[in-house]
Amino acid sequence: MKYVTIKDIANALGISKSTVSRALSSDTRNVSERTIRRVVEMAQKMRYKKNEMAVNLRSRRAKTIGIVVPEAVTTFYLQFTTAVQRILQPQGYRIILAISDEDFLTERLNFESFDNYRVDGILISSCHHRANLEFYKEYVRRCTPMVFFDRTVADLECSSVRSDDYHSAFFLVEHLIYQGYRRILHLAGPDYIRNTSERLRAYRDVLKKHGIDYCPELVVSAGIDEVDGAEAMNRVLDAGIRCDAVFCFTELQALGAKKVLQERAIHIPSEMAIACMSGTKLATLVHPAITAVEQPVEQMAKEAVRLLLSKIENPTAPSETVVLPANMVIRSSTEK
Amino acid sequence: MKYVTIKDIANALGISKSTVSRALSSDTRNVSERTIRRVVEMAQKMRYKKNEMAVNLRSRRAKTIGIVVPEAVTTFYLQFTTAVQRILQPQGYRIILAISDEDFLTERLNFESFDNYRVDGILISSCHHRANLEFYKEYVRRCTPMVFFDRTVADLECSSVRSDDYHSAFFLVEHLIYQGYRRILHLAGPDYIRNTSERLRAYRDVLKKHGIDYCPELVVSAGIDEVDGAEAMNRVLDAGIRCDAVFCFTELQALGAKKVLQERAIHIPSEMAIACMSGTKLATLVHPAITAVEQPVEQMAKEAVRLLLSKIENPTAPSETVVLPANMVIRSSTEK
DNA sequence: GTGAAAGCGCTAACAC
DNA sequence: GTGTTAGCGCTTTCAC
Repeated sequence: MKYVTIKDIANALGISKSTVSRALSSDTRNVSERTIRRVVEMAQKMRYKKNEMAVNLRSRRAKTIGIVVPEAVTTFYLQFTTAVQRILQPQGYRIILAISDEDFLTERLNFESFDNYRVDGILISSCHHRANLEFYKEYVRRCTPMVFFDRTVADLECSSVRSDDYHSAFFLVEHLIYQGYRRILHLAGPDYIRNTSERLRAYRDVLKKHGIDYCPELVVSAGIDEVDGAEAMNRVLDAGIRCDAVFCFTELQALGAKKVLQERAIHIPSEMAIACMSGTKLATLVHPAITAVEQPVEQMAKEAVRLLLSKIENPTAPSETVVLPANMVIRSSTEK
Repeated sequence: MKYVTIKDIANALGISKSTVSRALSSDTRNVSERTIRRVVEMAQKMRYKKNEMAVNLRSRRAKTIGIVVPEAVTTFYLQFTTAVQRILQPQGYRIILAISDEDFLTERLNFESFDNYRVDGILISSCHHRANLEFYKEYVRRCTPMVFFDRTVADLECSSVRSDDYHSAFFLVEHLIYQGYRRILHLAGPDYIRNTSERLRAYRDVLKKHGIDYCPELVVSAGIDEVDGAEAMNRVLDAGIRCDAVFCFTELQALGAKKVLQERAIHIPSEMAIACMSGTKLATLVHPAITAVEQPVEQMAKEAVRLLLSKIENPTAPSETVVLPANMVIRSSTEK
């Protein structure tokens, strides 16, 4: 487990450390061809591996990007991470991942840990749109290269990428209306996520546009995952609240709702339609009649990386906010 | 973006670096209470953050664990990663994640990158059970602390954790038989994954046990994800091969198969039953009649961490192979 | 073309 | 209790 160092190579060859170092970075102008060959061969023979910790310390760059994600229930953030890695790996960056588990204290610790590690930059999707606001402001002030994605934070002067929640939601709800549904239940997300309010706003605006009265009892706070969605759906049905379509905040909610409807022998999509905002392509796999709007994961990753790299290059550059149109593809649908 | 160092603190206080260092690690026996207080206060005031790169170089421990996973399509590996993080984070470890995308060259690069980083240990789920065999043997010989999980590798003297594919598959296929199904189609996994053969072996043994003839046409290689499963299912049906149940290698395959059956108006579970090995809980959400055996993710993570930590502590300790029973829970089922 | 020396930020002997 | 020194493994001036 003892690793070979350039010093070992230097000793073996009877030359100096610096020459070895130069040879290994193939600094052709300052080292003779012959020396380079000898060094490289010896390095191979001795199974030398450059210690990146040392390189990083010296260059004061970790060549590492930290990604902070709020949850690991859906594949959305994994897909995002994969996409980021595909772009950044060829450029020599490593990815550190931290999962906050929807807990803003964990999120804060994760973030601090990354900073202590002197990562070059941080991509973060926040688990709460306000809780760590002051905390982040401090980092923004100190020009830590960071970019928020997906779950962004309001009132923060920082680069961010998100998809256009408002228009996506608008599109989706309107689609239900065009199909003939009128009493649309909205399983809303938690208050602490910013996207929740955007989608709710769209929901209300669609109703207004089509002259449908807004019924408060048709908007219920329904958490984020499958169990939450199922519970909410049951609650609504038990309360005898009448509705003919469901617009869900997440696809997991949609799954939960679907399960409940099936258990209660309510047919989708004839008696009830389900539509949801989809982080991944999961939702429509689940039931062909669930209408969904997809998140543009790949593009989001691409933009986030672009913004981050520009911040890394110039930490004091002005921030930029990118709002991506969601993929307005009705993956599958059935008329009422 | 210039970080404060202990030297800065030392200068500000007119004391030496070492005292600062000692004070910050609250070495009460060698520093006076007063000094500690002064140092800590100053550190806070100056917003000092310990540079972990430097600490790591000095201690020659990165306090980092690398995780190499083959894919990011399902949530299984994310769940695993989350579980590992939950255990290791409190112990001061960071997690680096690398996704191989089912490519053994990428996998190799990822692995090497981790080694260059001098991570303390590596958890790996291999994308191919043979391709990198010699490569890994080299690392095993050099006593690099590593543990294989889920997709383990044969003929390698290295600690590993996997679930009991054979018995899980046996259980699942037998369950179908007890329900009255006889012509069971097996959507098999790719040859390059070791688990594939284990499950196929179980499949054949179950048939033998129940005196059912083995029909080669009922075993088709069906890749790994949803599209693969759908294609295979279509191929089988188009070929007019008769079957009354499907035993899938992955839940994504099951999703694909289910979709095809639905499109062709074949009713599940009356005309056809689907059973699959499930990495996550996704499958049964998809259709209540899909029978699944769950992977014990949490336990797998726990065991993998245990084995890895023991290797880190004593790299020359003998290897250990842990085979976990899968959760033999029929999450939901319907009689034929 | 090569070597000697300094230093990235930190800790741990070893003095006093 | 505190300071001095050396060194983790590497790169990069600066001499020659």
